[in-house]
Amino acid sequence: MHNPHATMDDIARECGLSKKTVSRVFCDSTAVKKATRDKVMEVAKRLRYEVNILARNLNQNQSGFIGVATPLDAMLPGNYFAEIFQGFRRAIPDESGYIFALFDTNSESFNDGEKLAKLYRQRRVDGLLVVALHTHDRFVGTLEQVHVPMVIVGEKSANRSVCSVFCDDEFGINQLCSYLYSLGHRRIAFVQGSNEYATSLRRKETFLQFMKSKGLEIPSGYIQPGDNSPRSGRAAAQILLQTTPRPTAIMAGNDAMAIAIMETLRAHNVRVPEDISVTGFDDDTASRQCSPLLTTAHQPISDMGEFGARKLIYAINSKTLPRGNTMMEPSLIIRESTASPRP
Amino acid sequence: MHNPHATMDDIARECGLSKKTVSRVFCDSTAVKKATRDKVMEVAKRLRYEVNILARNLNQNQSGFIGVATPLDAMLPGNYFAEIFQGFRRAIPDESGYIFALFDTNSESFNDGEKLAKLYRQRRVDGLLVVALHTHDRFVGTLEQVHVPMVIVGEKSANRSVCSVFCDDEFGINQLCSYLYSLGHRRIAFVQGSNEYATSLRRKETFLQFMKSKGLEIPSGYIQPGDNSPRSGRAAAQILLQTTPRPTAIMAGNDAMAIAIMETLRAHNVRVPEDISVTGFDDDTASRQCSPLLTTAHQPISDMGEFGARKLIYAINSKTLPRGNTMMEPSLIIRESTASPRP
DNA sequence: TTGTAGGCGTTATCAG
DNA sequence: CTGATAACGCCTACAA
Repeated sequence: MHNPHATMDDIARECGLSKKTVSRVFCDSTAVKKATRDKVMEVAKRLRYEVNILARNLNQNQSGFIGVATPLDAMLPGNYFAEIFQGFRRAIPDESGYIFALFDTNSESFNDGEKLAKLYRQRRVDGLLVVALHTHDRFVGTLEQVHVPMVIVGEKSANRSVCSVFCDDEFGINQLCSYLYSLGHRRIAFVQGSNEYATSLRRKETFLQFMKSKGLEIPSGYIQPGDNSPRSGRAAAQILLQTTPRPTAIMAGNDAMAIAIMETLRAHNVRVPEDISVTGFDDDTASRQCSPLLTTAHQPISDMGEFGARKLIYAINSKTLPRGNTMMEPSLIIRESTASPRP
Repeated sequence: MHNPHATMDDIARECGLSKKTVSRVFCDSTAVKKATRDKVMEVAKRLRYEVNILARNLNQNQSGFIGVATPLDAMLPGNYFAEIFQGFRRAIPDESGYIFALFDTNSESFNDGEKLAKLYRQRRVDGLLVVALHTHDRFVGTLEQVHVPMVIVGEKSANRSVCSVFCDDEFGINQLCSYLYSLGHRRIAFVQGSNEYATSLRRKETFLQFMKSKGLEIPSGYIQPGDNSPRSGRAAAQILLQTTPRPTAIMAGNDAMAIAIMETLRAHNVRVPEDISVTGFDDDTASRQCSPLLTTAHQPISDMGEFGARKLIYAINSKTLPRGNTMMEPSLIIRESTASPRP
């Protein structure tokens, strides 16, 4: 369908040089006479030559690809993945020569890790960045045995020896709780994120512990299930509106649900924050654009991505496995959606 | 850092067979005696052998990667890319053996196409799916010369000979316009999408033509700039609220802006659709979750993705270049955000 | 500064 | 059905 790609042989022949000299030019390594180099470059340009990465990779036993594994359905829409990925790209920019390959951990038979392990054994990827690990994912165990350089971003790995970078959920939730408490709230409801992420559970647990530590009761119906989607936020809000006693504050496991909750409340003529305060978690872009602006916990998402990717690249380059669990601290962002409860 | 991967040689030696026979087993092609095959498989399993894709690819001169090029900053957040990508995956599932590699066309020096062309010449990708082509992107021209198998999804390619799959914007806008017109609207404002996409301009142009064809005036200020973001929708709404005469309907170039417009109107105690009707474009998931539900034009986004990806794969397999421009028809989705204007 | 020989792990060709 | 030999295009080691 088109001229076969030119090879080093073609250039060498054309220049009356050996293959190796041409090779040297493109590794821009060891010394080559300037005249020779120029000539090679000129011919290369004319022939539209590019190094055949396939051959180079075979020779060097590396693929030049970094695998990014995540449940695509849940992660692609919204901002979370986009921000993490921005972080990845800061750590591994185009100039690095690495390319990102996208894998869907939701895909059938992916979560046992066998497929990802295979990708590594096949040398399709040099390392793996795992985003938003599912609690039911089995692959961490599998992958560990394969010794894939791997970093989990956004979730704490159950297995200590697997490298992960995540956010201190407990700290964030405690900050939000304390803030609401200091405003005078005592009847606080909680809308939980998806059961599929350990993070969601940790946030809820922390909330429960806080309430307990303050000796506060949690009326039945105050803990609502959810799945991080606006839809589930709306559903929870509908129920909470009819719960007696009505809560004076609602904490949501993430911003998307919090925003949906605010909209639902407003649609029922319940004012935020005058009648009910609402908080989120993540500090998603949307939390800075909704009305009222959302009080939330800022998660340094893209920094987590960047840090994780740096660890991975470092490990790959040094032919070691990435190590250590890094917890990044969220910060309380007070905006307009919270106020003291009405007397 | 770990045992070197086993190779076919290892297996051949262990089995007392030749490399080629082992190879045959893994190509599951030509006949191999069952006993031989079983033995090979058993040893392979024991040695945790996986075919070295690097070597296979070199031999077959293919990378097994499909490049997906898109302006990541704009496309990753939200639903549009996610839906297109779903379509890609329907056409090119995991079982196909292909993997998606992600490229950012926003990245410096990417939009002239040189970098993408290079990726192909380097054989890092076997083909390219381009999502959301920028008007300022120069790369189509460059890539055409390289004879990269390439399909543009979501935008009409300026160059006829480049394959593209896109939505019939004119049809969609005309449907929306006609519907509003039939409801009795005469003072219709338009909030334009980002200048960076030809689609946005085409939608606006179609609107202008419709108005002209009906002999309707367009008061100054009725055409508002925007960039597809909620933020720009809000800004436009603020201005339109103060424009006299006030429009009875506002058409937005996409759903995200339309939803932001509705929220802004409501925040100013202007009811939708009683006081002002609002329409979107795309039929994004959000348009089915906002309140009131948004009247819009449904774009078969994931189908566009699937169709485009099928064309690409077919071309790659048949060693041809994908051809033809396919226009998919949007459909009018009437929901709650539109009504007859008040007398 | 340049060239030669050999290997990376797979597959194709053509015998046997 | 199986095997020897040569390719794929690059790079490293060692000479010259």
